[in-house]
Amino acid sequence: MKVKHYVDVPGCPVEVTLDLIDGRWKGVVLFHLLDAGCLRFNALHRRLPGITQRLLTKQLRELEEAGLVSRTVYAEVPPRVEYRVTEEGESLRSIFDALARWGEMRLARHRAAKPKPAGC
Amino acid sequence: MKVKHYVDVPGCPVEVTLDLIDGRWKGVVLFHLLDAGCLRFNALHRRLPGITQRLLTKQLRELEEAGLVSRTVYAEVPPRVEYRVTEEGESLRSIFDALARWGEMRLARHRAAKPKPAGC
DNA sequence: GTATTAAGTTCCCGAAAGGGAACCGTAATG
DNA sequence: CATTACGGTTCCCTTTCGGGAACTTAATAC
Repeated sequence: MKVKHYVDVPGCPVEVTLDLIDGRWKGVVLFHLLDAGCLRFNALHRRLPGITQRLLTKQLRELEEAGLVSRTVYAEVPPRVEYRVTEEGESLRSIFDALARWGEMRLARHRAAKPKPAGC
Repeated sequence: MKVKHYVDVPGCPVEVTLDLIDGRWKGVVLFHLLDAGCLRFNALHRRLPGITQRLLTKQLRELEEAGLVSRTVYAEVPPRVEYRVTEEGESLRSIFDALARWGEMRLARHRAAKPKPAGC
């Protein structure tokens, strides 16, 4: 989600899709939301070892802006914010399944001099 | 293809796959190689308006290192170098098809205040 | 002897992404 | 009064990505 420099090079449909899930984290965030259905900020954070709050916020905002994730704030204290995939985000599920299957095959294929494939 | 910082966070299979095709160009390069079967450097270059030689070289080397693309050099002058997808790269075809289909659906859905979806 | 060609490489730069650490506001809890 | 909890924000820094332009190499054609 960037529309970066290619304002004049709108790009093929493949680019359109990849743009939405590229970067270090967006794919994984979506994967977890698809998996869990609905997650609060810290619950998601716990599933993503290594990401900082700053980045997680950023990714979620971008996914929200792209229309793939919805953000619901409950006026409580302490705050409660729930994230879930939108209908359009849900439509990515089969793609993520395909990506995951392919990744598993690749890990299996290259199971030599590779670290262990830890949980997601 | 980076193995970046996550030497100790091997990542889920989704990450494995996305890592191989992320960035501004890798996806498109693979797309064209899958489309054409075999392309010489400059032929590929012509299909990618905007990329510089430097970057195209870089992307191809990374794809080659990842085992998705093969590079055949013919000892001629002027040089001839042919790129084609490997068997493993070929196995990504269905994923690219899925990405393209989803991207088209998205473009169709968001056909408002959007530039025209030009050819890839 | 000059130009051309294919497939790069080198250098150098600016922009963007990624990341660490501290800080914030409110309410309940001890 | 201090602490905890949640969901962030701010500041600042480093790394990576993307890109422009010039240079290279060796054979062949003019």
